Amino acid sequence: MPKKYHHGDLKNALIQAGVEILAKEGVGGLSLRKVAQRAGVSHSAPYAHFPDKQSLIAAISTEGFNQLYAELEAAISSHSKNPKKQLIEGVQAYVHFAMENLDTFKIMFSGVLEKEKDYSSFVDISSKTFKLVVEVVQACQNAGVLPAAPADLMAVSVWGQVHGIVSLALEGQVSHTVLDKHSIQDIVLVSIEQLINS
Amino acid sequence: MPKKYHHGDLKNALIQAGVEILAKEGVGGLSLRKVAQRAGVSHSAPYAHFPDKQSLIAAISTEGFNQLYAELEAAISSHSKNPKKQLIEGVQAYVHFAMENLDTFKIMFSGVLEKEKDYSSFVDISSKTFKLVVEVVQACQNAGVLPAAPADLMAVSVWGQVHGIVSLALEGQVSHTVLDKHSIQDIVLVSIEQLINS
DNA sequence: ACCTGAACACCGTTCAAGT
DNA sequence: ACCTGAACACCGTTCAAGT
Repeated sequence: MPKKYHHGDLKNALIQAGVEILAKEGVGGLSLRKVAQRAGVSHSAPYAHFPDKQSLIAAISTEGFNQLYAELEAAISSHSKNPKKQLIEGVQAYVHFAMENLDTFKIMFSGVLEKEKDYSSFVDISSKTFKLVVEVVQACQNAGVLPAAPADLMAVSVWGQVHGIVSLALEGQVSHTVLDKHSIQDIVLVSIEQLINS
Repeated sequence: MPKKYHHGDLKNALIQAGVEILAKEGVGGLSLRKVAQRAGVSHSAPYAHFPDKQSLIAAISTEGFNQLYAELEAAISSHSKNPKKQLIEGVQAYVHFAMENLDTFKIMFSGVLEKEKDYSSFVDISSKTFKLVVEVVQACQNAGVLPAAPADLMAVSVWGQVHGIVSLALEGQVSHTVLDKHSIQDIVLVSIEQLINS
């Protein structure tokens, strides 16, 4: 790992430091001053690269979406001839990302970022991700795996299904009567298959 | 509205003040010191009633769940002979609550509360709410409206579906190609009907 | 162009003291 | 029992100054 800031790429070093603090101390422990310290600069140095804390959070979220997109892409392109498998593997990848990057996932989706539309690269990657979901849904519809509704609406439905269960689980809102018997992965898959069998 | 703190029920006055600040300034604007000021007491007075900020947040979330439960209950008991209508009206009530109490909803579900299991009244009302969902799901299953799977699993599926779409919409993650044509209410209903027709 | 250090307003939390 | 005010460590942000 070549970390050569000091006189190098401080902007990315700050993002990386943020991700690490997030993983180690959670959303509540993320402060600009700690990020600066971890990157080895003074507490006001970040302001040369980000206008405020929200912008750093936007950059971290954008980074998270880039990674999520890459993992979804990888899962999907491994099964290009089998739409149903693409859907299932994509869902697995989504759940896996959420569980492996818990606090990054939280910061991406939990309303900490307040004016997301102001950050164009965030908007870009998040709508690119949405389009990826639409593509898989469309392929599934063409293969008769998902019902024939408008693909974007169906994409919201599928993504919402997965995202909702994952979110409720992370919030501790899924009853232990369910969690004792099934993993989150299983619960999500069972639910998705309900959308498929129709 | 009889507000008679000063020498009265400060604990509830603080919760109420918190809800108001949440509605007015959002999650980011909620501070203990502002809550105290709005309730007309010194900044350290809250510590006589809540051990820390997390506890106040837990109390506000609990209050939110109580209200959500009441509204779900009302929607459901209006149609006690028609399970499908109970489901649909319950879903509407959930979406309505989220949109009318945006920041309370966020605080209830967005990971701001960190050790939710430590707050027994929060756990009580949230599991009571889950049981309500299970009941409606079970009634639907008995009426052949929802497929015959374990009711608690099915409840997670249904709740997750609704919660996920609402969450994505509040996060600005639902594509404008969808939102231009449909209200959130409609999107959720279309998705739920997909679970019903199977 | 990029970074530092002092400064300011704000925050959560503690604690001795007041009633 | 409940509340106040001073104090402490921490935070986001600004700005004059350094290289």
